Amino acid sequence: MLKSRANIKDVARRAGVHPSTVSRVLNPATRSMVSEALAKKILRIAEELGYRRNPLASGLRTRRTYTVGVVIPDITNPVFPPIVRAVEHALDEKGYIAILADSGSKRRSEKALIENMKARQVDGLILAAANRKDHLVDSCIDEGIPVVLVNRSVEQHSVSAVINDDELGIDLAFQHLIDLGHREIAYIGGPQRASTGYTRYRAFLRSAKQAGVNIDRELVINAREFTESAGQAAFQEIARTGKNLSAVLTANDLLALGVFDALDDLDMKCPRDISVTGFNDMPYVDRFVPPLTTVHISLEELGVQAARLLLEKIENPDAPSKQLRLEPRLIVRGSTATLNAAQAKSGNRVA
Amino acid sequence: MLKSRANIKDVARRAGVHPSTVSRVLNPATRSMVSEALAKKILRIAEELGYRRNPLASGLRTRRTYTVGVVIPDITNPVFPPIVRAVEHALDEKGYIAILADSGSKRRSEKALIENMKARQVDGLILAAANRKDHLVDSCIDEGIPVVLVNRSVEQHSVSAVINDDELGIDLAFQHLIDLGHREIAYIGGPQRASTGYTRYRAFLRSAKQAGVNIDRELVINAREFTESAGQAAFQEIARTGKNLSAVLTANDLLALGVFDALDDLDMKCPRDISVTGFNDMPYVDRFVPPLTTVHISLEELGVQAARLLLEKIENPDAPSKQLRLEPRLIVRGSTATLNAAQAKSGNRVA
DNA sequence: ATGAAAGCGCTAACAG
DNA sequence: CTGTTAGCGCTTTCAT
Repeated sequence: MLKSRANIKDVARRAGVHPSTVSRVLNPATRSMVSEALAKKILRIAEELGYRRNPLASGLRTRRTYTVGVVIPDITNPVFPPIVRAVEHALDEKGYIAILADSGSKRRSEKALIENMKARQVDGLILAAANRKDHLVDSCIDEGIPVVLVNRSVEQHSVSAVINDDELGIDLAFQHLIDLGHREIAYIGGPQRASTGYTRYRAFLRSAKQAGVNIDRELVINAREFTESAGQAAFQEIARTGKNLSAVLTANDLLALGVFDALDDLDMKCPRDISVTGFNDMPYVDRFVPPLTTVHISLEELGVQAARLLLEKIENPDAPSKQLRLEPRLIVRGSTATLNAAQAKSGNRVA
Repeated sequence: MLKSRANIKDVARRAGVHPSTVSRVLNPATRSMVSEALAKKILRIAEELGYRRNPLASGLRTRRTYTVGVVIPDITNPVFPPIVRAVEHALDEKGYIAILADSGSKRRSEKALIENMKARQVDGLILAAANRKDHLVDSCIDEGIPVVLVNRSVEQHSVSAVINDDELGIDLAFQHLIDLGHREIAYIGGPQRASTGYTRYRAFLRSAKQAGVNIDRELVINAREFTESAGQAAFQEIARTGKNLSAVLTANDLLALGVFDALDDLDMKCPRDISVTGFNDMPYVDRFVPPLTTVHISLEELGVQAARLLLEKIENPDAPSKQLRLEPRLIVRGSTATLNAAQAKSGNRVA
């Protein structure tokens, strides 16, 4: 095995100059300090020797590693890959690289993960798994390390984030159900510790109130997780009440999928017996049986903007934090239908 | 903003010892060199000061960064997230962290990505995007950097890899179609530059031969990419031949999805008019219309084993490379059905 | 068992 | 414009 790689000293020796001169040439910001002829020569030699800068060494010196940590709750949830990809590409364009960590939704390991990333001197963090009150986020802010939240935000206002207009999203879905004639509407939300879970829940209540629709509180459940099985369990619980309902609005596509499962178990058909809406428009929900009516958000945009905000923050740590709120839109597919005569007349008990 | 973090010198000063002593204590391998009492004291002080080792600095010295590069073609392809997650968790257990890069299937950037990772002194590489002949892989091997391939392998035999038994997988799918009575079977494969594309194609031909089934070569197409749109285009091309067929075996679930799309366009129904099989059993294919009959492979196992192999290789670079071949199994769902009378009698021209 | 000294590869302040 | 010097934080001989 040959000597691993040419370093700055090798280049300097070969060019008959001091290492620092080479360093200056190799760094675009300081290149102009060196005479053009010499710079060219050094560049050529560096090229010949296959020189690559060692970011560990330069990072040790400059405290800039061109590395950012990306923490997501579960890469296996189809919402996240497009976000991750967009983040990564945006970072790549600026010479940054992403350390990815899937926290597995476990709080404990998340702390360790972030610690690890900080130890590795990441220049900033993109967090997709933040809680509404999050001391992990707080501690990052306190330490002055640039942080951007995606998808979820925190209550504390001074942290950069790019999120969706959840109120609007829920309202769109709700109005759609109303327009189809539904009045007995159930809601399955997500964990209240997440801003998304909380905001969507509040938004649902508000939409109902504004529309003058009375919501039976027994038909409103906030699941503990944004997962299919949690959605399934929630709908089963709703079914057990024996109450009438003709539609269920969910705060997340996976929850909606869970409702599909529960409907299957109960031998009910969507949308014939129950209309269902989701949230996120995650990949492939258009292919499900039935195709899911849902609130579309631009996952790519979420990722791109998060990366952009973070890079800004890294360049200029003292600039004020920014919150971006992306506008969602409703995508109507096959899982919602007009309230039919049978449902309206006889009531539609789910038990 | 306070001084960022205690370093070894701070701990040493506080403990009234030399930094090297602290270093010895903090490193499990050298801890025994220090008297137990002193070690305990130093540990306590380190704890108090919130000391974290700076992996950049130690990596610079030891040439071990506890970082591995993971390159995948497209994180947005549902096959990869479970692999990535498994890799990442397995690495995490041993204190390693993953740098993730999505090569976007673009060869050019892939080279740059790997260069970047090498420059960052990764301890090893997990590659899911290798070509059958891959000078990128070759060059890594030449440089002596530990590499493990997942899912795809290369022709050169001396590189560690964990892949699937593609021959078996294809044969399972083929036999299934035969058992259902199909004889006019089309094949849509993947790019031949990928080992998966190549092996599955050869396997299809072999299975047909062994079964004594004559395959019309016009019904055999290898798509340029493992994508939905490539699958759609391929089936359209097959349809244009006007030949009879009752089933299509695809080398990948996304290709199968594309066939679904094409069937839609042609107003044909799966499985009524055409049976379709996929490969990979990627997440959610059980929910499609119709649920896809496909060859299941354990994505998690692929990831776990790849990480294990890489770690082994990092610990012991001179150990011989290992190839692991995981056994797939067939999952029969709704996209395949027995050849029906109508198809058998009249022929089933797709045009 | 502990300390001293050197150096991983790079950059930045200071000279000249 | 270029060279000198020092040091980022850590580990690892080599002494003692």
